[in-house]
Amino acid sequence: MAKNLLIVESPAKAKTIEKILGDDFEVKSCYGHIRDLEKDDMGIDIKNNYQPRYIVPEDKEKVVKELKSIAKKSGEVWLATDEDREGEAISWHLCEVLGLDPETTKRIVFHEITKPAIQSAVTRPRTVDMNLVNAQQARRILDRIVGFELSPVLWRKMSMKNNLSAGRVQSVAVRIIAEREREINAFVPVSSFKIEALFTAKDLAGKQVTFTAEGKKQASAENAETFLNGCKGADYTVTDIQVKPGKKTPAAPFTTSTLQQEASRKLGYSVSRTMILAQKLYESGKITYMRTDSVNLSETAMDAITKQIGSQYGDKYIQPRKYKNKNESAQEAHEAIRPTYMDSLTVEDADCRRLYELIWKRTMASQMADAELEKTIAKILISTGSNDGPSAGTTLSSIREELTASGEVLKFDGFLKVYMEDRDEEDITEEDGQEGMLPPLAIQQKLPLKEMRAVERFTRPQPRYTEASLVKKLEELGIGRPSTYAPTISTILKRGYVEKRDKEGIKRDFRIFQLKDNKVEKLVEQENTGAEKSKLFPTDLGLVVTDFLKQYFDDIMDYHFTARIEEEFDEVAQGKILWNKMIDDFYNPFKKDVENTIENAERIKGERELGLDPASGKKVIARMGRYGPMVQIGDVSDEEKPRFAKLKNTQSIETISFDEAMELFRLPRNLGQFEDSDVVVNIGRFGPYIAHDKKFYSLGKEYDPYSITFDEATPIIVEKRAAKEERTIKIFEKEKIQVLRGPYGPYIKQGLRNYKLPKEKQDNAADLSLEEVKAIIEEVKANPPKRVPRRKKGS
DNA sequence: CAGTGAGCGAGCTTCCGCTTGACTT
Repeated sequence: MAKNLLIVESPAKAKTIEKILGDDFEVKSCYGHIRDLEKDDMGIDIKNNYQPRYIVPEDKEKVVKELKSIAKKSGEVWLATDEDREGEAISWHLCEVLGLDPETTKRIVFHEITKPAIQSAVTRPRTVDMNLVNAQQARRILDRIVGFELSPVLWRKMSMKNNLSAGRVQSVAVRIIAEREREINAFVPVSSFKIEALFTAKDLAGKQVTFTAEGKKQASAENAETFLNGCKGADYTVTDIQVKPGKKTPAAPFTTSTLQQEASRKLGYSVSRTMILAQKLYESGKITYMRTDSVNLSETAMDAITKQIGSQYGDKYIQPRKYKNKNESAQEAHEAIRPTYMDSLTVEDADCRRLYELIWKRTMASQMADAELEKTIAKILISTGSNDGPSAGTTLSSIREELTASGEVLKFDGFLKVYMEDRDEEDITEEDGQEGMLPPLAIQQKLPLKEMRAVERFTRPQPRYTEASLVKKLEELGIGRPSTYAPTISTILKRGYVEKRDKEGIKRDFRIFQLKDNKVEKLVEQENTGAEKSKLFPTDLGLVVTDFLKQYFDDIMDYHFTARIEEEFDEVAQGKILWNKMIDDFYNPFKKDVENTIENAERIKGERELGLDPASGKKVIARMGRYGPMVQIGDVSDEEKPRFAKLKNTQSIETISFDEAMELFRLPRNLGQFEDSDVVVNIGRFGPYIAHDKKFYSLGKEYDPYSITFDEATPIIVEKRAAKEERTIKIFEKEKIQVLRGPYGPYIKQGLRNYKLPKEKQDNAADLSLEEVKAIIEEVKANPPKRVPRRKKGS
């Protein structure tokens, strides 16, 4: 009898399942979606109740052809795509393409790829759930409408001619970045003074140790100084000691989003790097599926984990836990991300090792005991305190100045033995100082003061987003899915809405009042503030597009738009509403907005007036031009042509000052004549350069185009010219072919392409004739060199 | 490699979510 055909989405999964199911089934994969909306005319017949027009994309033709031919030879076809909205739709598309009846074709699901789960699933087949399929179709069609209606609006209204795009997910992602930037720009830091007292006491071994106690924060420098003066000659007495137990609980096993976050914080990986490595681990069978929003672990996995904990650390470290998803939009088609075999502590592949070990540790920790702590809080009374209460004449007897020293001791490490989750910058508060151990203290003990300081501290704005913290935010808002977090970030970077870069901090003075040897002294120190590494910054393009979309399509840009339509998709999935009705309710007002915008909206300029040019009296403005953000003196309607200058890439239309703008007009600078030609310095598409005698010489980082002198510029011209001559072996002027000397030997350059010389011709490259050179070019073109992908050792 | 900046019109672009290889550089 012919085998049955079982179709899953992922080929790696297919292999595993085939082993489990044995001889009755042939298991094949369809590699995700096999059909999509046609691109022409949106692929939707809007007048005909939004009927979708599906096609098999070119890159899926091969898979579809193969599945068709196998299906023909097979017994029954079983559909085992993922148990979520998209998976259900894939099953339906398979029915359509393979000519199966969705009402009778067997559909099974598993949340985990384990023997018991798969064997039991096979005993309980159902059929395709058309309501769920319709919810997916509604999702797909809505996204297509939004994307393919909004993007062309941008093409019409933006002067920049990039391939601009807009969509339900990407546009909100850019908005998140844009708004954070504006919060930071508008932030005004407020300072206060933190009181820190350093005391000494004997530790258990009898050694003198120093510890810190903190006092009430002082709002102003005056208060801080008064406070310290009031402490002159004071005694410090321990008045209270409290010991409280505490505990720490492990984090849930990894989902895609939390894996991306932790790999970013602990290993410094970008989200795409994390996903590439995770994919490798998955394909080699080391971990479970890496695109998941579920924190669930299978029973078999829980057993293996607890067994591993027991044998490695002892039974008292075991604490089995079931985690629940916080996120309502989670569709939980898979397990959490975990090692397939808990007794594999590491992997061979050096690239993947750190990520694997992170997954292994997190998985272990999730089933381990709480860490137990002991927190000690000691109150220290300042003898002079009551005299320094807020104001004289106060009647409150409770006003006593005191200091608080706190310490923490780990009593039982529990899960901390293997793993501690890191936190994002924004979640770290000032109170999170390093809480070390306190020496043993007794009530009424007098403490000698080493010194007391009032240190000025400033409030800080929220930090800019990293790729991973943006993913976290998107997930919280229910926007995007595990399979799209990394691609969404790539899209907004590629479109130029957002940039990933570092920002240097700026130096800032802060004040310290120091009480030592009964004298109060004022010091001023410097700190670096606002430095950020590998953060997401909105570009001017991102800012103006966001403003535009918010103005005309505020509903789609709303942070809760996705959550709202998800509720409607759910109603479609439950059969409560019809998908075409839902789309129609969305489309009609949306289409009106689109038409209104095309009709009435002005072109997007993001214009900002900076002031008047003292030389001409004309207006100086910053705005978006065809080639990006720029500053402009005068207007195109003026008789005299306006002057233009491009912004530096760290500058922004929104924040550039008048002075900074005027500075930009100092280029191009003519430094004078050299060898009868002008030496002109400017900044071009590829950075600063010197132009001389129709040739261009790049300026290295060591020179500033605004200040470089004639005497500095001319040697650069001479040197670079010499270096170029050094490299040139022969030039065929007419054919625009050069024979050049490179670091790997002589080569031929024609246009942008390079051709390596064959070994036997390398020694006398200078003697090559035009015919020989042309022959080599043809030869290399016919047999292009094969590039061997570089592999790291150990893989 | 190193320019440009207005507007028109041809011809093109564009979404989100599911999966991996097949391609260059």
